[in-house]
Amino acid sequence: MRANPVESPEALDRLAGTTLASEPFFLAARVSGQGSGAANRRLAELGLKVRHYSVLALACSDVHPTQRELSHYLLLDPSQIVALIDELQALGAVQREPDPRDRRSKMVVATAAGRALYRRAKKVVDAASSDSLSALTTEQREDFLALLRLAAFG
Amino acid sequence: MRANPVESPEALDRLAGTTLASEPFFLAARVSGQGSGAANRRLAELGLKVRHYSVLALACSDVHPTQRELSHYLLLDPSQIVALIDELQALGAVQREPDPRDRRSKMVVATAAGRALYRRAKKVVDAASSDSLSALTTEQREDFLALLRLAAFG
DNA sequence: GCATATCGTTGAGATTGTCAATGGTCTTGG
DNA sequence: CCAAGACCATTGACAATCTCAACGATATGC
Repeated sequence: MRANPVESPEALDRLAGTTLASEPFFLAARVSGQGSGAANRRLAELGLKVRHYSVLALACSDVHPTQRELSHYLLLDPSQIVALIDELQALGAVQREPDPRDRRSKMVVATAAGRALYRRAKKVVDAASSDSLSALTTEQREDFLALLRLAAFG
Repeated sequence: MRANPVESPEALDRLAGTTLASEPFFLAARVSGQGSGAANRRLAELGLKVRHYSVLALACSDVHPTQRELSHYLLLDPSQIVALIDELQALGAVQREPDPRDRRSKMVVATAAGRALYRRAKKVVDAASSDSLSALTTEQREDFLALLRLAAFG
């Protein structure tokens, strides 16, 4: 998630053949870092970061996630979810609603404004992912997504 | 990179079908987070983190990377590379050597002790990656690696 | 009912990320 | 050759993020 110093290609060529380049966790970190870096830069104009975007996306879904579920899903500490939701709530994008099944937990749901914001944000995020993956063909992207899903869950 | 709260599966099942689960950057972040989390936990017994491991791996290669190259490759700020190498140097694992081509930059090379440490570290990291990817067949892992490489560079 | 576990929240402390400034070195144009 | 500008490692300051312990409120199992 750096400021993108134009990524000098010489260094990459020299290093891309090392054994480290065969470690999935390292490659995943690079993909993730570049991807969310690009997404963050574009989301800045909406006053969001990928963290907010992720929460907003789930709040817009029909599953009405609990804060604890967001924590597990996004691999973030519950206290960070609190702060994130406070911010999104201050933007009028989401609300906390009581969970009918458990009065300890709160469901996070998007407001109409939140859903509108999400639609705009999704466009810039999709654009960012798209040119993060410009080296892959359409078919490769589908394979990649399927394998990522398998690796991410499962 | 959390403490691994046993990842309650119910939440994942409910949320894995949302549109967010189709965003490559999000999936990559999850894979990366889980993978380096697991690796970090195992590397702790060697007094290392994945950051150190990554630097050490490159220092053990035959490319003799420059600190600036490490910075580009690992997506870390140059100042963080300084700290990382200070620590590895304090462990006697790496050395800074003058770059014959450019006296401004310094090459980072592993010592014999550093290479021995790397071999031990690589075992635990490989074990961690292996069970991070336990949901993939051997063939799928190869495809996944190839696609990751393409996405990470390219 | 009681003991124990979970949920959201708060707060503190450590780690990491980001950025500006500096001295030393390279490179380029004149 | 020289001067201007760029690049490298380093330092230091600050912001963002992570990690953890504690708390009141609620749930669950005995």
